Amino acid sequence: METTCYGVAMETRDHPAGLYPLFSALTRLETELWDAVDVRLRSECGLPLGRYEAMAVIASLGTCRVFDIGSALAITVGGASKLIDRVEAAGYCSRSMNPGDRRSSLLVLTPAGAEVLERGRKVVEAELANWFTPALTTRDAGTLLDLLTRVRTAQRPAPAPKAAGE
Amino acid sequence: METTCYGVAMETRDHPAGLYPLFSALTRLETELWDAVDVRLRSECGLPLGRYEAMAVIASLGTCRVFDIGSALAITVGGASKLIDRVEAAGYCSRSMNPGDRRSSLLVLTPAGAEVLERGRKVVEAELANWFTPALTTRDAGTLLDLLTRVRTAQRPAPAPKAAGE
DNA sequence: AGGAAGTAGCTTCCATGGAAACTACTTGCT
DNA sequence: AGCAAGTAGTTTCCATGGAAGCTACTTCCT
Repeated sequence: METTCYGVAMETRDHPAGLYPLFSALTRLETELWDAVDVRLRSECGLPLGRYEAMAVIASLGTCRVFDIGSALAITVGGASKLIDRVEAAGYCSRSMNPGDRRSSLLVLTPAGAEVLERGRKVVEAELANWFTPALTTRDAGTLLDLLTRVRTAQRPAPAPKAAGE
Repeated sequence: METTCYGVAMETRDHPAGLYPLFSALTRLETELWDAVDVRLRSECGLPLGRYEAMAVIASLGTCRVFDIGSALAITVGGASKLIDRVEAAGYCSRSMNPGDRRSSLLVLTPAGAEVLERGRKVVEAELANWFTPALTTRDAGTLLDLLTRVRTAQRPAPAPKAAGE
């Protein structure tokens, strides 16, 4: 296999170029893909992708706390709080008092939120198909998901292993 | 294969759950990995990862323009200009007049910049190894790089295909 | 009961990146 | 030559997210 990074050829057989090309490919694809989906979602539903994802979390959990949004999206609680502020300001979700724990509030999608989310889902799937379908077979997509998931799950159990070769 | 998204089980055999779980896995891994590398690079080299990447582009191209930074990192020229402002303010690169085209300037790493970049490279590789080595074989890492690259390159030729299923 | 710790989340301040307008230079057409 | 287009970069304004400090509530231990 032969790959490039910044247009410079870098072999990958063993690890002569290290893992940076992999990191770079991951980061760049994520940026480009995020931007493409975000643009379509904004133009067709008036909804930035960040808010869409927060709403998708609420929908998939039925109801949840701000903390759950942060965990699911890998952002801090502070960031999640502000994200929910924006979704709420747009009228797409509401915070209601949590009778079981008065420190937190329960998030619920409004009817308008559920409706926009459903329209958004179609747009997101269409744009993702645009990217993945021409390049990957269904089987490839499954392999990719598996590899990404393995890297994430391998890391979560070990909180902060202090680096190997140092 | 069986995967989850936000803790909710979502099958993946054909596409009952669509491509969103794949997008989500990609985005979350990128966020977590970026943050982990960024934290180590800041604490051990005083260098944010964004600036490190800009410097890596300059180093790999020998010398380049602001535009090239934007292309390589998949950010806009405006963003790249400000990024280079920060790298320059830190004393790690300099803009010199481009005799061939006075609209642009040529970016070069300063000796201090080259030195920090080299130290940073070791830190980045160590942290990436932390993430990838336990989870993936060398062969897996090659497959992952290949899949990511295929998705990116499949998209670039077609500038903006107006979405299929709409 | 009552106080120490822990947890949820909000807020302020800061860093980063996009969009678009603007400047400066270059290219191409006549 | 001389002007219209195009290109490189910078700047301004805005949106987003992290870090850390603060409040409020809950838990746990005695």
